[in-house]
Amino acid sequence: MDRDQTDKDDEASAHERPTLKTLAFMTGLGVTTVSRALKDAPEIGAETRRRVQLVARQIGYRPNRAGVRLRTGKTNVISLVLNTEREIMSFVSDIIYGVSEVIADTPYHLIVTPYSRSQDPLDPIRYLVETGSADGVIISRTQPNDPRARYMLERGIPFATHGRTDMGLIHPYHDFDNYAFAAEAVRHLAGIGRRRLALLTPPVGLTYHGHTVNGFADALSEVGASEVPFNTVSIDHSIEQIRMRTAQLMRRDDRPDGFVSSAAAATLAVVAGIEDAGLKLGRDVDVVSKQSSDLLHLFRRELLVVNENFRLAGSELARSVLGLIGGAAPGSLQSLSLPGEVVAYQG
Amino acid sequence: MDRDQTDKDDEASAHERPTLKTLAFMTGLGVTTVSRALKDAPEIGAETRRRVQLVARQIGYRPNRAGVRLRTGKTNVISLVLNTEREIMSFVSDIIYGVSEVIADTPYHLIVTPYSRSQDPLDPIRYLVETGSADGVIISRTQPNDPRARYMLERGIPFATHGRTDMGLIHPYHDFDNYAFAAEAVRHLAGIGRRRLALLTPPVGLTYHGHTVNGFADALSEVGASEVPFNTVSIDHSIEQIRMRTAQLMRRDDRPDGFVSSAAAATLAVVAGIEDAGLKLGRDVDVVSKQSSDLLHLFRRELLVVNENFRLAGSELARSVLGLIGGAAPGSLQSLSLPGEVVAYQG
DNA sequence: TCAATACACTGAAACGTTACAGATTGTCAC
DNA sequence: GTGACAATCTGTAACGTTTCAGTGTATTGA
Repeated sequence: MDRDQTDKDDEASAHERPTLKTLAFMTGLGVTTVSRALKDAPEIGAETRRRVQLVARQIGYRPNRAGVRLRTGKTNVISLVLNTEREIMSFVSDIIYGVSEVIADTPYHLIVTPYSRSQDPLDPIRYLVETGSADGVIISRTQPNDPRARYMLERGIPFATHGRTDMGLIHPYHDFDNYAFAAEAVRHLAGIGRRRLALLTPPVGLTYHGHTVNGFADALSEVGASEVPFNTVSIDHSIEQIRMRTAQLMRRDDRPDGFVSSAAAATLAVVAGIEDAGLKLGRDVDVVSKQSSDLLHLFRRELLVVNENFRLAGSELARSVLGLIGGAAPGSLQSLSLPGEVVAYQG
Repeated sequence: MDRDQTDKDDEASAHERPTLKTLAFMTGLGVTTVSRALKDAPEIGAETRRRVQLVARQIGYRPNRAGVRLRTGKTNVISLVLNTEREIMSFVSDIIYGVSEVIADTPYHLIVTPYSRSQDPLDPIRYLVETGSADGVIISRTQPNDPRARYMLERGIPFATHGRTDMGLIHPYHDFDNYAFAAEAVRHLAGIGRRRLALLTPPVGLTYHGHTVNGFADALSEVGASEVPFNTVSIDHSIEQIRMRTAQLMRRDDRPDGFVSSAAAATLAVVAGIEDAGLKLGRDVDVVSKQSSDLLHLFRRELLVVNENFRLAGSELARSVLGLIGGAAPGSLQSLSLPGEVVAYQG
């Protein structure tokens, strides 16, 4: 009959949020038992377990995140680390939704951790790790020798990268096969008679820059076409810069008759540059571009596109991180997404 | 000399994360004193305060979020609630960055709380409130009579809305003046001789639908132009649907000679529809469109654009929520962003 | 000299959870 | 009847923080 002691907060007052104590009081059990019953521990009787879970469901019990986090260190948080200046727009939106889809029926929350141009990309990672703010991290703009991946690997922080590294270390990743993309693009252009091709590359330094460049180069020699160097800009540059450089290039005698572009927004600039030079898409030059949403064909129907699904990337990355947290082998959490066909406009 | 008791974890072991206890041990003070010294409580001596803060800075002390949250209920989290299907892409990206900018040097984290088409928009809000997962909430797709705003207002949860409500209740918001946008668009079109105008509206049911429609209507009578109804689609519809409906409209005898469009992506579809009907932009019809990044002029230089800055919206919304949490009056946290001029392409 | 008072600091308790080390049964073999 | 053992359940402590109710000292006023 020691009830009078603890009743103070459980019995009275309209509707506080229920805790284990509330459940313990309602079921007549101890908090420990309740805690265990809720997580299906083996030393709890079958009927007790059911009873506790029933009551918990009825009154809408939700474990207090701060309590769990303080006691166990588990945050139930996945952090998506993004560059606030250079990230592709549709990428941000789609990857967030992709991640959300996967964590929707888990206890995980998604926090967005931004960093800006001026900062060391390692800064936000250090912050997350030092403050223990997340159980898992997703990073993009991955480099062949990526200090962030190395850092987290050293400290055993679960993470997944969008894009591969090349450090001889195994970690989860999701990547789009940009080698295949660039190669397919070149083959397609060669197939329609283009022989002098230029490549608007991904940002120099990122892993997929190398992949793209290699796919482009290998396919060039395969089909016997030649490259017109276009190294003054990458898709990271401003629309204006890309446009200006493209126009410059297209006014030369040795101008390309085909382009491969690694991003949709950059392609808009390339086309503008082409037209600035008085040339016509589809007649004087063809352009194959990646895109993540179906907009380029509205822009110019002569464009040739290859689709990259960022929402899928988000889902895969989230699945990987959760898998890793769950104890799966990092090597089993790597995925590569193959590009579809180069597709022309179909009215 | 009771040191030996507590030394166990503080003195030994390489580098655990420092806590108040660590600081207390290092300074020779009690945890209470340290806690207070760090938050500039008045009952702490000036020198002690400085000493504690110095040591804290030196060893990189960071308050444990779970500890604070458990004890005080303060989460230091702002939640951005987004619809995973209908939200405009650039909106998601820009608003996140806008919010990030503002909370960058505060202890706040940004969590993204998604909800999908099938769900009641109130669901995620209920979840946040019931689980006490955030100190402040930002919502978009605001309705004149918004159940989410009402719900949070009733419970005293700090929030800000992107877009206004119309319930006679005061709460923080940031809005773009869509009345002014639509009116300006109409005036501009009238100024270049367009007399029969169609409006591609925001989603029906959202507050800014009404604003836009009213601005459009009022300016029409002001300039003596007439409306060609175009109510079968809104910017929420698919690209294909908008395109098809636009083409349909433009093949009629009483087709409009001017369009006002409330979103850039939808404008691409409108233009495609116009061209499907064999008409030419700038000659047969002019289109004024909102955009949030400078892409439409690359698309068709004949387009007339008005810029809406979502990053600014994000910043303003974050500022409002933080202000409200800080105790400012809700009425002082409302802002309206005026549209700039209608701008034509300048090569 | 004494009380009152301001000042600077402190220990214990509490937030909700889980891990640890029992405690209380009942069953069974012998 | 006893000891061993499994099956269930329980209280206490701890995670890191802030709040409450003090505890000592100086300082002041009379």
